[in-house]
Amino acid sequence: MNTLSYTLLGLIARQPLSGYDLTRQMRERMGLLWPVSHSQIYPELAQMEAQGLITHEVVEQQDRPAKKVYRLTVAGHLTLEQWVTAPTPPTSIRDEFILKAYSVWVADPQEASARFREQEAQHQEQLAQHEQTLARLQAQWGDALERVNAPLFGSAIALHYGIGYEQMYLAWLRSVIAALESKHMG
Amino acid sequence: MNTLSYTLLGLIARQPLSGYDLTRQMRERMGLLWPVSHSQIYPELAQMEAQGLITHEVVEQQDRPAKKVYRLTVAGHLTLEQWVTAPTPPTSIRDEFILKAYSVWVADPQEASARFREQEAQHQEQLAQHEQTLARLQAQWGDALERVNAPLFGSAIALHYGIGYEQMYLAWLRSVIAALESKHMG
DNA sequence: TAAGTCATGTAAAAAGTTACATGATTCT
DNA sequence: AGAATCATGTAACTTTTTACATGACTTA
Repeated sequence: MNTLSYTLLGLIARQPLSGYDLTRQMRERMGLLWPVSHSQIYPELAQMEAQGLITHEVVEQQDRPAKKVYRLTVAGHLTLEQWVTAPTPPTSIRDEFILKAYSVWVADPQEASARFREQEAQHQEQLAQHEQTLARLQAQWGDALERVNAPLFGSAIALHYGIGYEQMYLAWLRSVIAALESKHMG
Repeated sequence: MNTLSYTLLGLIARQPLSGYDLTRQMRERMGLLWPVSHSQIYPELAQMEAQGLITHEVVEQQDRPAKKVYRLTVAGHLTLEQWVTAPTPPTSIRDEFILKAYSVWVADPQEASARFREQEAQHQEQLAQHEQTLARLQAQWGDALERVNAPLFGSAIALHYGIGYEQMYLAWLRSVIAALESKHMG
């Protein structure tokens, strides 16, 4: 059992999904959180099924190829629950750009600040997207987002994290840009 | 060339270091940013030397075992500079705890909030440590931290990021704790 | 003398990325 | 007819983690 398999359990717990659906959801919803490609997903699903955490049923479709739809077993649900309520060791940041920032002193400040501005644009874009997604959820569900036992609660708090993260990142980028640009001018 | 090798270049650029020194610095300074173990460092150094980015000199010591001290070549310095000033693609968050938060709805809210409080303690601790490190640097170096061409500038902005990150994380944890605890009571 | 730090490596396994591969169906 | 989407896999490679391995010297 690794983090990927728990993530897949978490998605399947919300609704039965095929490998293809999971690939799409991992890209669209979890892309920023835990990116994976389908080549990792299919073998993982086979292994999880062998462990009795999920089962699949082949669903024929008239207009598309047949698909394997996975759902959780009782053991799968318990495993997910245990993972969620188990202590989590400290995580590392592993952000290549922060690593570059640590060595930014070797570079020309003007070139560096151009890269910071690039990042600013990326994070601004990401922030706007998160805010839009949250607004959409709030418009559609309102107070239902606060029901701690509903999947939407998880979606909402993850989105809140994403928004806080992007805001923090932007504030930091801007403070560094100010420092870089005041210095190479003065 | 991978992220690890650039990180090592970034450390050696500040001062000549042995594999052991690098292991220690990676653990102590970069531990939160880019964790690695010595088993990854030694082969990487050999490869970087074969590529002409670094050279080593064996330094005998009277009281300890001899060590190989690495320093950058001109090519190594250029490579580092190019990496720093190259565009950085968007990074993912890859934080297991946020992944758990996404599935927190399957868990008992009280158990969940206990885990959130655990994280709160961890991040509080980390924040305090960063703040202390920054205060120490500021006390010792003052305005020198703003010289964009000095290594300390890199250290300072990385620390500022760390502090902003931990503050953001704490604020988020507390908001979720409030939601979890108001709900399972009301 | 035993534990701890300094010092440097190799081996094996797990996780993640990129490329290869196939085939049905739909839309333009 | 060709491109795009749906659907599922395998293979090769890189990166990361964990375990194995050795030896000098220091401190309690």
